[in-house]
Amino acid sequence: MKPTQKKRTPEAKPRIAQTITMRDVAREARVSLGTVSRVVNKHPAVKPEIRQRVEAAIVQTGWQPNVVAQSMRTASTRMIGCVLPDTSNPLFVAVAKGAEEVLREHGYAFVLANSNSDGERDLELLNLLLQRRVDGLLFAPSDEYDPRILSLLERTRTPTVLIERELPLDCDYVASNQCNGIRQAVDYLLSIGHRRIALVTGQQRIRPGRERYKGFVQAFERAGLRFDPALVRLDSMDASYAYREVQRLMELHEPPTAIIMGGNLMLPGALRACALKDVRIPADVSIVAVGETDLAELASPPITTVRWNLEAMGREAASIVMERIAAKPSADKRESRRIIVPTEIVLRRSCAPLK
Amino acid sequence: MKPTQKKRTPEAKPRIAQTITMRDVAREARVSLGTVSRVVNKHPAVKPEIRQRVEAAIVQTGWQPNVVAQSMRTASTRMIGCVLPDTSNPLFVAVAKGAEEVLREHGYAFVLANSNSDGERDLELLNLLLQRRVDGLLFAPSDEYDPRILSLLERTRTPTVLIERELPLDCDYVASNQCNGIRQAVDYLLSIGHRRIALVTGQQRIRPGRERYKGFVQAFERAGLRFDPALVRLDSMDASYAYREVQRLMELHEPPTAIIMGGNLMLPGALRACALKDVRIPADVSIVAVGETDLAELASPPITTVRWNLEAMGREAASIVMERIAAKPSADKRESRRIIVPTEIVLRRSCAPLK
DNA sequence: CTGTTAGCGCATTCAG
DNA sequence: CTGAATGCGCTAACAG
Repeated sequence: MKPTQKKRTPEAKPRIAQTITMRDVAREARVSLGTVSRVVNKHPAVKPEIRQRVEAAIVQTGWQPNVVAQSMRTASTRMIGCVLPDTSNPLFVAVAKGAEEVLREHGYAFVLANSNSDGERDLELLNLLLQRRVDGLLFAPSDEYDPRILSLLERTRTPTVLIERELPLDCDYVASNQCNGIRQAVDYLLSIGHRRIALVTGQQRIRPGRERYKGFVQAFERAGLRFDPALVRLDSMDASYAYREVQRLMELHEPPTAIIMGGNLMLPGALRACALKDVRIPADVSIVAVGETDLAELASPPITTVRWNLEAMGREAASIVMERIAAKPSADKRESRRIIVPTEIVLRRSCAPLK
Repeated sequence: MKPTQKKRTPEAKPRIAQTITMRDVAREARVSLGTVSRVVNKHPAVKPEIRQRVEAAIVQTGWQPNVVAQSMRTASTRMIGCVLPDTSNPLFVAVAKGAEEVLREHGYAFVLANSNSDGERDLELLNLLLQRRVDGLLFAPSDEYDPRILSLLERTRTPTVLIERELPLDCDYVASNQCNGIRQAVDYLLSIGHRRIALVTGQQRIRPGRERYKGFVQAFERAGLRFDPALVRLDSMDASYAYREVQRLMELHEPPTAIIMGGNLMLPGALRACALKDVRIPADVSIVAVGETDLAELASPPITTVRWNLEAMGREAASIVMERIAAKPSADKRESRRIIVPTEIVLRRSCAPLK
């Protein structure tokens, strides 16, 4: 060992960009580290004079709290992770926006991740967020029956709120009442004389698909009528699926007189299909779309839709996570919150009474 | 003091949910902490046998790295912050999606915040993200001339890439070529005989507004023609502004024969205005919209638009941040990257030759 | 090749 | 009311 050298060689590292820590503030204010901490955390037991000195020193040094270090100490990152199947779907966009809004109000950061409807990615992203020690999770799994997701969610102590999903386990969720939405749509179509009503929606492994089909079945049941199973298409909520199935439906020997598009991305596909096949709306077929959009409002003719408050869903979901985090120390066994937001039908000119 | 008690009272805290640390793994594998770290960080100098033992112990204990602690040590959070004026605007949504995609590929988390076009919030959010020690920023300031933002950006050592913005300082950015987009639109309209062309766009304090107006002016200049300043409206890019100004334009003694809507949210407003005033498109007025949407494609008639690749912008922006972070140790003085993505015009039936 | 050690920046006892 | 000391979980020297 060279006695002329200290352990470190501080002169090797240029002193540039040395981060300012509370220790610097303490030195500047001629107090101890603990006192600075107390001032920062608004602990009441600090002499006003000292408090002022510290505050001045903070301004003087330009110190900013290091949230990473705080997280390390407090085991709270004040971050909420959010995993969605499609972060460009206006539906989830609105939910995310609502959620981000309330999280920010609470001083929480919003970490957004896109699973692209890939169950593997769901798992991967969840783990990534958990490793980052997010304090809570907003999550819309791509597959409600993936056992790995289920067991992960069951084991984790991180409060989680599902978005438009419902799992076979006890977990908070916020979802829209799609069952009722479709029922409203069918009721309306029945009321204006339609009987051959088609439903195009998808993915029975996630809640919206199931609820939509359920609503469809219920509406007919309650009306004491039977629907034609050949008019029900339950494989996807993509625009391309809508495009294809609307064409196929209209090519049937006995085509439907009305079609419900059960998915907010489907209307463009449906309209394209009608345009291609020279199907007039509502003369040849009545259309109801699920999910309000500019397109629905401004298409020719304007399209009747089922709508609900998306941002409210996001805000609600975020509020629940905040609540769970706040309640963490006390009760753990409170039962899960299940929020169902109502839907309404917006009547426009895309539906005509059956002649 | 009760000598029977140790300092801590571990039996008071139930041992539930004790977090598993590398120390636990080390104990399980009968190696030291450092060795576990080496295995985790894929340091080559570890005997295969020991490596296996550690890996087994990791699985055994169910250990997950604590990214917070890693960040604390390495001063890197592997998070990128993103502040946008409107996280529900499809334009920014697509950019954010593209960005998130490449960030995830690099193992970075994406923290999204919405300023709601509020300059104060911009500042606040930037500080929040910086306190969280994000490694980089994607940012679309609401006001390019806010001196506080400028000085903050100038002082910070956090790599920042602007989205659709250009500041009076040296900073990377990714933007679309709106100037060219509008020029293409005007050129096209001129080529089919229009002379009274209106431009409705906004916010000259941000790049898109300025570039659009610039393109408009340039197109006329290059054609050796003059435009009527009364047909230029530069106050906002809102749908409601479009709604109002289209009406006002069409009420002029000499209304425009063509209108360019310079803002991707404006088309709905414009269409509503035309519907209200019984203005037929393109018989009474030709319309060009900036920004591709379902509505533009499926409106009656379909609307001619200027479009560009939004997700590519996001990917590009994220790539630049990644690059900057990687290059951090070496050069610091490399000049700023300015990426301009090209636009193209999509001709549809909303424009008719002037009779 | 492996073990030991020293902090990263902060919140929080515990003494004074 | 304030200061000193401790450790959150991890990485990166350094010593063996």
